Amino acid sequence: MENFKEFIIEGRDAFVPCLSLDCVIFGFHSGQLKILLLKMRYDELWALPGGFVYKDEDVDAAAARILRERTGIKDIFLQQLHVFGDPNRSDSKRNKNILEKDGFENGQGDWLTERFITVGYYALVDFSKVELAIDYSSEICEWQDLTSIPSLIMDHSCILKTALERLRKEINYQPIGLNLLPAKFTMPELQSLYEAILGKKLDRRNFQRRMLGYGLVNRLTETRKGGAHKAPYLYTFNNEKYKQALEEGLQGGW
Amino acid sequence: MENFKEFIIEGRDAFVPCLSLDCVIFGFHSGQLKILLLKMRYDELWALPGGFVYKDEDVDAAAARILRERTGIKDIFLQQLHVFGDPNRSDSKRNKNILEKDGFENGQGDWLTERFITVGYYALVDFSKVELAIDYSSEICEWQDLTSIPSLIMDHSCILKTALERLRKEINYQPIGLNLLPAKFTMPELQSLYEAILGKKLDRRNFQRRMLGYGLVNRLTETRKGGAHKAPYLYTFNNEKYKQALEEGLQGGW
DNA sequence: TCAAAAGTGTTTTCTTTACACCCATGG
DNA sequence: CCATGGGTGTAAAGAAAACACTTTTGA
Repeated sequence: MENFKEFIIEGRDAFVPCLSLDCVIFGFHSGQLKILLLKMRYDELWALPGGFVYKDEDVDAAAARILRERTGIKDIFLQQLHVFGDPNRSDSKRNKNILEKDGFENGQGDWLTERFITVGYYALVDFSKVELAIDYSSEICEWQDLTSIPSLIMDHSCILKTALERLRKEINYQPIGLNLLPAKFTMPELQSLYEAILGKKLDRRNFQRRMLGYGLVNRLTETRKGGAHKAPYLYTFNNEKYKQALEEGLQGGW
Repeated sequence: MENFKEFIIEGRDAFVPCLSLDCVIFGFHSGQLKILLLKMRYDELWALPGGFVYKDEDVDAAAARILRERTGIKDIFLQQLHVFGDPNRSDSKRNKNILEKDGFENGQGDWLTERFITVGYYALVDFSKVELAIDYSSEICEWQDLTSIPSLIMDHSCILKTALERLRKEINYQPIGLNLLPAKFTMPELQSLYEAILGKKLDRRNFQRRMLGYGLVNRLTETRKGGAHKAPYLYTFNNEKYKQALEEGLQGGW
């Protein structure tokens, strides 16, 4: 399916009917939490990256495939968020309009105007590793600041809101950062990530004590030079302990 | 759809294709956590109560309907659990066998042998209010002890396991009990519910202090008489505070 | 040399845990 | 009258929060 026409014609038989996936992809750059959004053709609305499940494909695997196609990243932190199943969540009129504008007739794309149930996912990715790719249904694919999200199609704002709430909740019980930060990072950077997610300031000293206490990060002898002021140490995550913590959970809230 | 034949014939057009719902329904009785299971016809396997989503129906509303039909309870605590989307999770052979044994031919029930994606839900209900109803695809509907669950069809054991893990996790952040206990209950009963969910013993005194500290329960002047030994006080939940706690969350783990 | 950011430790407060005694009831 | 379960409080340990000074660096 290399182009939109193929997608429309073959999609009816290739995909599980009435089911879509939408992904809230979080990234972190220069102290800001970002979200990957697509600008839709024919109007001013944006959308979460999404797609469909092939008839023989695992649902979670489909979400991973969609993310990979879009960001180029293979090992991605990806979690189911919620099923959005309101019968009125789809915008049939809008979809019909797009199909007409693209010259589809005789109900070729009718499968797309059905009521769709979507599985929302959320993903955490290393901003610096992402290579964005646009596809046939969008004209722009870019990172948007969490603090200035444009209008989104259908119920995508709701999905985004749910994802952010989930992330803010999970940060209390799960280690966060391995997937959002580059391999080497400083403690202030990690703290700034936490502050961006939580939307509030944290105490530098208590933050560091807690992080070191978890034993999830290793301090390197290197420091991050080049900034004005004292050079902070670089850290890496301890992958084994991180994985373990993902399974067993952490404790204590922020 | 009052009988199985109608269900098979009309189901194809009435339901969202390839999508099912399955519910893990928890109840609590005489110190034991129970789960509602259905005995399937034609073999020794049991199943979680489940169903399908009408084409015009909200997914969560469908889950509530299925629970209502099965237990007679209207206001139910019901939460999405997870989407189970392995393409091999369905057991097409088994379903075909059942259709054949029931005398369906010419592919009348073929829609049922497709690959299905299921949305797992979990529900907490007041054991004493439930009035069980069997349906056309099962011969027995009954509460089973969590400690002695029989073999289940397809991936239902996995769904059950996920639900129990979720419940054990949520008990740390959410109030639990309003939906599982009768209107009036004693503190030892509430504690016994927590112990059944967590699978471990808790300290009587610390448990009570914490529960009272949350302010979610009101002590009545009544006591539960009739038991041997000292009569324990009865409590009720404070519905407003309980709802509030459900939204805002509690803190502290068990 | 100084402003701004980073490193480090201690005190206080609160939360959680552990633990023991008295009371009421039915058998 | 006594065995059993239910009610209550307190002391100790551990976790979280508050807080100040010193070090490094580039401008």
